[in-house]
Amino acid sequence: MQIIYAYIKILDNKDEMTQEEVFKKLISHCKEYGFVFPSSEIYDGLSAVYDYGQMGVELKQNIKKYWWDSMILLNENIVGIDSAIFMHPTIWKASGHVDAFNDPLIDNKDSKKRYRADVLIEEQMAKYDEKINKEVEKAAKRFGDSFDEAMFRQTNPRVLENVAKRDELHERFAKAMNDNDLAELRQIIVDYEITCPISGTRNWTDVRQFNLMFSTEMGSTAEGAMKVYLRPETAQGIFVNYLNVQKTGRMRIPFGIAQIGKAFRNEIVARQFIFRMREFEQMEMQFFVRPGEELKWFEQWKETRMKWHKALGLGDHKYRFHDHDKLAHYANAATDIEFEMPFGFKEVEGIHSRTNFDLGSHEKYSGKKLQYFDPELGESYVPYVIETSIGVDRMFLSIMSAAYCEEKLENGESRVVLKLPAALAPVKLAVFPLVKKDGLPDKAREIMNELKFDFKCMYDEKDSIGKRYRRQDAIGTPFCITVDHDTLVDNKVTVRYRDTMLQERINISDIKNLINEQVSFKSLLKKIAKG
RNA sequence: GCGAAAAUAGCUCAGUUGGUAGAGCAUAACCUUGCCAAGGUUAGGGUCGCGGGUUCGAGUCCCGUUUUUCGCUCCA
Repeated sequence: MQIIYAYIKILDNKDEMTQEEVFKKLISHCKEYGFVFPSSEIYDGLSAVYDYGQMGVELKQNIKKYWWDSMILLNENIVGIDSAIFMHPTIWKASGHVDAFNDPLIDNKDSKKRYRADVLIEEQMAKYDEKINKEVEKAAKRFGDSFDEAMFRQTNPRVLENVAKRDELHERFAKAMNDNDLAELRQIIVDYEITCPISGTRNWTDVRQFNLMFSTEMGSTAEGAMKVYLRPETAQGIFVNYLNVQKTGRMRIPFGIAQIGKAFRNEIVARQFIFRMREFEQMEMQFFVRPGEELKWFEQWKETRMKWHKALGLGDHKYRFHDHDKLAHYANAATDIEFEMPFGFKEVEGIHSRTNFDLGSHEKYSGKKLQYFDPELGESYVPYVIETSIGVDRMFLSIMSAAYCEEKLENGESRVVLKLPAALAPVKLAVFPLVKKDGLPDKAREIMNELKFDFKCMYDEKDSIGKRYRRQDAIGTPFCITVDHDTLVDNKVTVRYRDTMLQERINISDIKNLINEQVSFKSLLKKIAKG
């Protein structure tokens, strides 16, 4: 490279900041430069919901394109779909989401322990039973008759009182659960003086429904309305369409279906900026394989997915696998790909061997056969599934936190620069006239008008050239092109590189190729393509 | 959900025992300059998160509430 002009050396990163400070600065930076805004900010915001701004949306779309292309372009046997967010309510029964996440919870304020309200009440009923049984059994023993007979002719007021209390409790509890009456559940706990097993106190919070799924009503009238859920994962949209895709796409096992879309979870605690949001976006691929071969494919997808992450060059040491010890109800193997965020290693992607749980369950609930006829084996079976599931927003956060850095420069200044992978950068190229006179702006516009068909470009003529470079550093633009007086004569411009701050003089006609080489997804995809 | 802290301009923050809302940076215009946050002149931008209360008077004191961060808790 022919380096021209004096350039400023980058001395080092400012490393004195704590991770917490870095995270705070990153959040401010995201807001200040139009990456991420709090949702509904002028109305004080909405908890754990965020909007992507003019820069954020570009970065996010590039992340999605990188993932999509790595699935769809590189694999003949993977195709995409886009399923609806609304799905038949029974799907969530089949998937296990309705049963697994519908508990009334209550906290004891003294022990700070959380209990299932229904379990507490059931335990109380068991205590009454215990007391009653003790007395009745004594009576039965004394008179030498059966438990039922002894119960039938009970006159002991203590027993009768307990029986009455138990029956009343039983009735109230059944009604409250049936009506889903949370206030009544709490009242029961208060009325029957149920105490916390740990603190022994009755200092209870309200009972809250812990339901992970958001619900709404479909149909306009109250009588005709059907309760539907906003999907808590995109995977089920793939499972219920698997046979449609297999048949119409002439897919043969093993094959995969990919999908990118929004999912919704009503988290009790949603925190850490865009890491855990109530509305988020997933990129999921379900890979359908022969029974018995799932663990082989599980290993393969672990490796493939890790390559995809590392190809971005954010630093291999920032990734690690975290294998699950406790497996979910549907899985027989599971691992997370974790990334070192400013608040520690956190899950970005999950790779699960989901067995035939989902398809098998949908067969049961729908009554439809979801089997695949394997021509090589000459038999039918419900395929096993390997899932790769990655959060777009978490990916976004991991890239931003790895890219954000403050550098000290030789001249005593410092700069904030987003070292985004060039292919993902929101703006690929900025074009500046060195001065805004002598026809330089016209020339710069002319160059930009040629390049805008290929890259997201930005034009800037305001303030000094150094300031304009720094502005682009702050949003992660990998290349700046400067038009000077010589350009009008020799048709050459200065290219300035974001990460090194080095400058090079090249022909206008070479700009497109130079940039294209570095910002296209091809170079990234080549790193992860097989063979 | 519990506990702690915080909230003042786009960002970072000052704001005295309670007495007319400030700075730096950023943004916009003009002049000057021209390869790494240059200088000058000027302008826009805030019912001090929101709602009550105390007071002649509240950014400041009290209560409630919302949002955010941290620690617990939770997270198939």
